Amino acid sequence: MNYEEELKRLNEYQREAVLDESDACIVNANVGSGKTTVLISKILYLHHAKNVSYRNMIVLTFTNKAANEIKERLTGADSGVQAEDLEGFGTFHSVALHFLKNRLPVEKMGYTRDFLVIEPEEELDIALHIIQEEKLSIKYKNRLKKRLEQAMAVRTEEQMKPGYKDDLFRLVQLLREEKIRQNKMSFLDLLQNVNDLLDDSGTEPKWIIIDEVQDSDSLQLDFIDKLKRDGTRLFAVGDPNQVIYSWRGSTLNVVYALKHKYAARELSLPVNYRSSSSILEAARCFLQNGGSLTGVREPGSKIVVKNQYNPFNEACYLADKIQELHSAGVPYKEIAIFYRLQNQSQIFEDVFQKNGIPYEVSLKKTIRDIPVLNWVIKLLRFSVNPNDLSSGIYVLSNQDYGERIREKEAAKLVRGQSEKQSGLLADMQEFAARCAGIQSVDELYDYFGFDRYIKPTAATYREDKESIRTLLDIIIAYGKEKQMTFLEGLTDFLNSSALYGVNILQKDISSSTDSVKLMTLHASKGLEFSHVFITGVNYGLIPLQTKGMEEEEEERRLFFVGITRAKDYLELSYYTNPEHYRAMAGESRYIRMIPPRLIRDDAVRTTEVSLQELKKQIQAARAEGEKAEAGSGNPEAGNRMMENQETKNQETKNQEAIQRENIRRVSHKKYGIGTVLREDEMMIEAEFENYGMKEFMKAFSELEYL
DNA sequence: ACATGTTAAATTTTT
DNA sequence: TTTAACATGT
Repeated sequence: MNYEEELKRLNEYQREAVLDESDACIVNANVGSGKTTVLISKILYLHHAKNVSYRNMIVLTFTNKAANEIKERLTGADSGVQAEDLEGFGTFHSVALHFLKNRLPVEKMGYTRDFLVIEPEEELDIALHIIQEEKLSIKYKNRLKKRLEQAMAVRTEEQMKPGYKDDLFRLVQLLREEKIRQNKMSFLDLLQNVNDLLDDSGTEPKWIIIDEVQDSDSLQLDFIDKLKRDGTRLFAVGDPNQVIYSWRGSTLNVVYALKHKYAARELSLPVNYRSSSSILEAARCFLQNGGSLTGVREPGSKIVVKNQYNPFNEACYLADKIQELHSAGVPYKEIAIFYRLQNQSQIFEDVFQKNGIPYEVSLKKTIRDIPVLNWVIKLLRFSVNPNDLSSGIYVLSNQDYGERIREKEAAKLVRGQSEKQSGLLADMQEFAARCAGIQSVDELYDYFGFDRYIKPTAATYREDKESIRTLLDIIIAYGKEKQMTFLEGLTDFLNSSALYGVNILQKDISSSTDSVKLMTLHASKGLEFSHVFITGVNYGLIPLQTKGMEEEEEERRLFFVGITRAKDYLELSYYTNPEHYRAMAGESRYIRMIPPRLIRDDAVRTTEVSLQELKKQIQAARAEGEKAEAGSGNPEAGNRMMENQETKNQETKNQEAIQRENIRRVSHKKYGIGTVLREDEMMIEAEFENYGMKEFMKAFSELEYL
């Protein structure tokens, strides 16, 4: 086929990697050096020139996206490829799953072949259930997911970090047993189990090929080791300069470790085709693992560094800038904005929405991230299965939705030990008997009368209602598609992991739609854009305040990943007023690490953005917030009523003074009531009783005149 | 049951 | 800096 043509298009380094004959080979692939191209060419070369069947290859990636890309490019280049030839191609987890389902004796571990794979959320549910049944004492339940994750990776209690004194380790053991009883495996179990069972299997792949090896954790390295027999050859591609997930457990120095373990030959791909040479030169300042990074492109435009007053100002500026770029012919989809923390996206979303700029945010939200749907799911779970007591208690004792009763009372009610009545409980308990006739969303909605259980005053009221309807719609459609009765369909939906795959928000980022992309630096890995804006390059934010040396190095690699996404234009910005407790005013030292000759320093234009306009918008936002709070009662008002006689007298005296001298008074959320000392267009200075003199910027302070 | 003081933690995310 | 769980006191 055309693999020979493909070979001709490669540069000398790439060709050397493809033609390499050694038993084990690690390719140090720099950013933008054609890593995937080499991988595909290698596979085609092995198949066509070396007669290695696809079935004798195991090709491992970390994400489904990468796996799909490889499979697509392969079928595109070689029309003879059959789907079943590629069973050994996929993510670590999916290949592990394939082995467990088809080749390994899972019965030895107490599983049957039709075991289910569960999402972390479902595992958490099982854990919560066990805590309740066994009356375990677990501290910091709100952080249970994270704590479990850490504890699960460990096999004996001694290895566990000295944490809180509670039953966490017992929970881990009970959870393990319970999962076997329910015939379910978590993502972690897939790898752990496959590693335990692989010893006695007869699988012997001829080649193991790995993409992005630098991200491997110890379980994944173990998996590779178990798969690799004497006759198996190894080809791995990765970049030590792009390790940004070591906090998630990926081993540092994977390349080094593999090289020594398998006496691997080390090659490198030094040529970057992506970025202009200015951008590459800046990127070089952040390289830590040696290696030469060479470019082939022209210098291009200088890197722009901008000082912005605050995130809101920046969002306004970017909105203008993007419109300007767009009318100059740059498609929206070639523009990306990166930031360090997820919640930094909000302000851009708000402003872009208002300015009609199409955008997409890379944010993974599941049903459970929407509080009302989380509640509805538990409600349905209990309705379908009245033995699921923990769900029932949750539904009744939730403080935002439902009847909002106390947890202890709810527990009594659910167990039938209370004389009190609950309409919602009765509806749930009678559901199985009375639901048969339900056909439509409306009927299901009305059965429970959801309107009664959402606070009409809540800011999210309309949204909540809509979310519930969307979910019910999906459920009804699901049952119909599967040609099940309503109850069967609902039960199946609740039990299937399809539940968590359902993306109500449809926020999946796609490269094809023409919109500006907003994402964290982490999410930017593997992508490229013509214009990249990295925002909030402040002291304390990029790099994020870190504990040790290793973390700092990872932050540096993260910044490296960020800047190397840019093809033609890179802009860095930092805030004077970052509005985040970790971030401090002033530029990050990373900006100072870039040679000044590469930088075009743009002066701030803060005053150009109309402060009046800002003020108006902030007031509008605040008014909206207050509307939402109204009705739920204002706790501050209550506090003020409680104040003793003395302060009341003081109050009236002050009132008189105000009338005499025309003094203006203001109220502040935190500082209480104060007297205005000085005031001009922009600033306001006030004195507060217990806090002394404070100065505010009018546009941003949440002051109210009295 | 409620009120107040103390303490730890907060980030990045794929399967 | 802010939040919420835990801890202790009435």
